[in-house]
Amino acid sequence: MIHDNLPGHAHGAPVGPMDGMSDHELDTDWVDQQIGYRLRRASAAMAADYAAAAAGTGLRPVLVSMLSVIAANPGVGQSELGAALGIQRTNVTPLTAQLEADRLVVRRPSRTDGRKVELHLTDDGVAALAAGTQLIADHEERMTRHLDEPERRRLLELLERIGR
Amino acid sequence: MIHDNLPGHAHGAPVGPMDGMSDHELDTDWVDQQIGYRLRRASAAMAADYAAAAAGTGLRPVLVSMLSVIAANPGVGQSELGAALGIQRTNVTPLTAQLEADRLVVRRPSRTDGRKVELHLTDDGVAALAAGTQLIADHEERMTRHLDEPERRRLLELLERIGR
DNA sequence: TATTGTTATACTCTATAACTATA
DNA sequence: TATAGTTATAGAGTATAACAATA
Repeated sequence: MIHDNLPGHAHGAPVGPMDGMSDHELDTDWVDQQIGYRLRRASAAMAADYAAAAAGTGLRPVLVSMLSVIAANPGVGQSELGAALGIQRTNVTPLTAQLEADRLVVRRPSRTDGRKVELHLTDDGVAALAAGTQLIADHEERMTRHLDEPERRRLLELLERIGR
Repeated sequence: MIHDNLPGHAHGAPVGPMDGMSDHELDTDWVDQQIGYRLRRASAAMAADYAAAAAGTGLRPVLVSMLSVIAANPGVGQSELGAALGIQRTNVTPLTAQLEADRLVVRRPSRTDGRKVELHLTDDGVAALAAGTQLIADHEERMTRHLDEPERRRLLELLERIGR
């Protein structure tokens, strides 16, 4: 009886609309129970908050994450960097070019491998990373202000276990 | 001492690389501790898995979610629908147009409000929703197979509390 | 042959501004 | 004046294919 599982055909204990969202009185029970949907919504809310806080700085999340990995791994190559952050090589290229154009990163040809360029932060890059780190710390604090520290860690742990 | 909080300057108990991700040996401790980063990675992993499963069907997640809300709320308007799902009116228009072009939804002018169009599923729309529901159920099961049911509910609950 | 980096390209998602028609 | 829907457009994010240089 496949239709028992369909949206609009409530069955079992009705969970009701999730606390605090009026949604103009619409029934959204089905999507509200999906991890994928909730992930997208939460991720979008995070992105909007960060964008508002970082407006005008040019410090997009992906750029700050790249700066942080380069800082922790001086001389890292673009492919390595991309693999670590889940960004394809082909997309790392223009991102790195922007960091270089903004004088936050220098690209140095490797002496041991002629194909590779090694990435390092400039002094401006270190300063930009400090600014980005503060932006993100404040942003994370705002968005998780209704979670205590164990809950925050629990959320991180559960997110790590998605899909593996 | 602001630099104490900077990536590349480990402090406190080192958490180490998260279990199971080799990352080519790179240090990514800083981003690994961020909710925003983990949300983006988890959301991307979910999107990739669903896209592979739904390839060729045209049943994008946003379209299935729209079908589900229309099914549960027959006659819903486009603005209401968008508000319920976090999609702007301006972006609902082309999505609805596609559902209509695919004969999954009909748009009927409201008799009580000349500005409004009321959305209803066609028989094909009901069938497409059934197919999409199954795709998403299987997809959610795959991606959360390492979580038990209490953990799954706990994750949903924590995600709801982000940013509010 | 495989890997690093590049270019070109395209599609999705999201956002703003400006418009219409109705209320 | 506010709301429902539309059009046009632009920016990010992400994807594939094809290529050059090097290993």
